[in-house]
Amino acid sequence: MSERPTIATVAERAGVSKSLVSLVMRGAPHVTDARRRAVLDAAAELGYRPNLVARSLVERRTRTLGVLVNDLHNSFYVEVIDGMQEATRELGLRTLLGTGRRDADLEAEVVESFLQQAVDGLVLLSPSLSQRALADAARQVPAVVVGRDDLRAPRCDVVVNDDRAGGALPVDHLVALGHRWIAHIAGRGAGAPRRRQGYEKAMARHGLEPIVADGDFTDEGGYEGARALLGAARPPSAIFACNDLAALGALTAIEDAGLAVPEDISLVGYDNSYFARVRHISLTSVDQPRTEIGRLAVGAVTARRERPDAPGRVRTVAPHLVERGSTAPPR
Amino acid sequence: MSERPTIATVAERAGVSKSLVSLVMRGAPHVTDARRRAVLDAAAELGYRPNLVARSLVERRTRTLGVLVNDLHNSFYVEVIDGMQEATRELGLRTLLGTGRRDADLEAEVVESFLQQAVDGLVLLSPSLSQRALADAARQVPAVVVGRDDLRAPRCDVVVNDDRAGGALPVDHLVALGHRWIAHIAGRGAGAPRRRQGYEKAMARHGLEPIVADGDFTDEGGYEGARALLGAARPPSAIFACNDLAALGALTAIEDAGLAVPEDISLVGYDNSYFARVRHISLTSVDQPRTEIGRLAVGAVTARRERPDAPGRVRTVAPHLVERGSTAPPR
DNA sequence: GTGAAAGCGCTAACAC
DNA sequence: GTGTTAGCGCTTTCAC
Repeated sequence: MSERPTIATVAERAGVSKSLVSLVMRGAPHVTDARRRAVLDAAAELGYRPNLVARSLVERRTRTLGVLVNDLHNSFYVEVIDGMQEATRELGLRTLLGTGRRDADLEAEVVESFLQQAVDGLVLLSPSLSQRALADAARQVPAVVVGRDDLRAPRCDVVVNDDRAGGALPVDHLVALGHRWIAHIAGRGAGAPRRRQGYEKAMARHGLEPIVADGDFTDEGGYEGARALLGAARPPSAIFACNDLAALGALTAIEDAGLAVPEDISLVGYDNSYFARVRHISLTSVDQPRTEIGRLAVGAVTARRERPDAPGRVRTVAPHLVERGSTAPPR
Repeated sequence: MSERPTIATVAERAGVSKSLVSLVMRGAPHVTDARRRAVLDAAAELGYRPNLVARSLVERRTRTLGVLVNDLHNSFYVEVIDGMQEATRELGLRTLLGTGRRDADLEAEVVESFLQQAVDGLVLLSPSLSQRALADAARQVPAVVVGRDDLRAPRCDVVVNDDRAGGALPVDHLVALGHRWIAHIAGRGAGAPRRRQGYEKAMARHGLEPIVADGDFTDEGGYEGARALLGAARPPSAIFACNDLAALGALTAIEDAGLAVPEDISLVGYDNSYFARVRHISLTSVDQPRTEIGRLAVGAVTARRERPDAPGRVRTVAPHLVERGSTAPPR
């Protein structure tokens, strides 16, 4: 590979000092046009490219945010990342992505790697990290946790969706359609309990009795949950699943039982994922404003740079319901 | 945030030289146990963390690979990334992820950013980059293109799936089931023409007449393609869609027409994506060995470090068919 | 406005 | 085995 030109190379070629080259490359204001041209020309001819590693070292900042994602396969996180990248782009920051397969030790390793790389901030998406590891990291660098409000540390901010409100939305929607026998397939972990609470409170508010089946965030879990519900003495006329994938599992169970959605049973998911939007599925679902979550996370990190010792702040975003073809008035 | 200790801090605390600290931190062999202990203890007490930015600068290598993904929402790429990260982990390398939304200019920007960050290698996943931009980049640093074999440059390697073979697999499978009237919904770009060629050749080999409908890589495209096929004088008994999403669109069209899969029509997708595996869909699909693709890409980059001027090499991986519930013998 | 000199935190080459 | 020295490519004082 060809040798990479340095500032010194450019300076010599242009017949100016290194510091002038440095200034010009960063678009400094008080340089005469003639010299600016000379520098720019020399740089172009040589194919000069500033070395960000050297710049980071001397500036003692990398302009980089470390982002820990536990699962890139989950498009939810990918859209949060989209929001973050929009925000970092505007701020002239870069993002460093790392994954930790929902494993606390692996995640700690990734965070450690981020710290060694001297990132300027840390964004942790629904981490499985221990409280201790989080606190350690937050002491080194501004950090924000997204999607979990049970994980707290000093000088660490939090961005969460209001899952309790989100859990109530499907109930209100279904009640408005005329349903009164509305079941919930519950999940485990990351927001699931709050979705369930929202569901239960909303049912109570409408004077209805909650029906909850066990499940999880997989299609298998949704399938089993729906089977249990459909096998009951009095099957529900509508099901609200803890997420879209579970809703898809429920859909399979419903069809296996010879029933149709939404004619026989209405179905609501959660996350408004890629799935939900596909026409074949067309699932009514609760949407969390993902890109906004991402933007808020970046905002939290950059704000903390200014005031490192500010108390940890929790930012909440509001979900909304996206109506599609899987809900209709009951028979 | 607390001040970050440096090697000098640790050296002073342990009462040794900076170079000794450096050696110990990198697990050097010839250090007395007593001194090693002293250094390690001092480092632990101070919470010392090597600064990778400084290390990269002096070593003149970052041990980092820049990976350009055009779409993180596509789980296909995410699994390729998984494969790359396994490989880089084993080699003690890190990956830097960047996205360029299938926009040539944006991609060029991302690559430029990678080069400024002085990555040791470049992996470009189905890039939309211009030939020129690719050649420029490949001159600076080892580069490999994944998923496109039409984009070539000197000193740039290629990893591709054998899409032509992949296009033949569904035909062979369907013919074995007894189908003879097998249609293809074609795509546009990135491998689609080769899949189609594979399909056409295989049909010819079996003495069958190809039936091709226009489509693309979206569910809408698949929907329209299938509608055209179903509206024909003699509708096919099996459809092979250019990818899983298009297959999903085709599924919708088939059901809209009052037909059932696989009873009335068999359906095959391509990519063996997340979708295909969901029970509700259970789609027979062509699988490209994604993690292997990722590993090969990393291998190509690291190999080229040794021999920068070796001629560009094309590595091909073989796809295979995953049979699921969407294919059956014809009526 | 421009240049010279110092130094970011680290590794490498060389003495001892 | 261990310490000393130089320097990676850049920005940042501080003179002029």
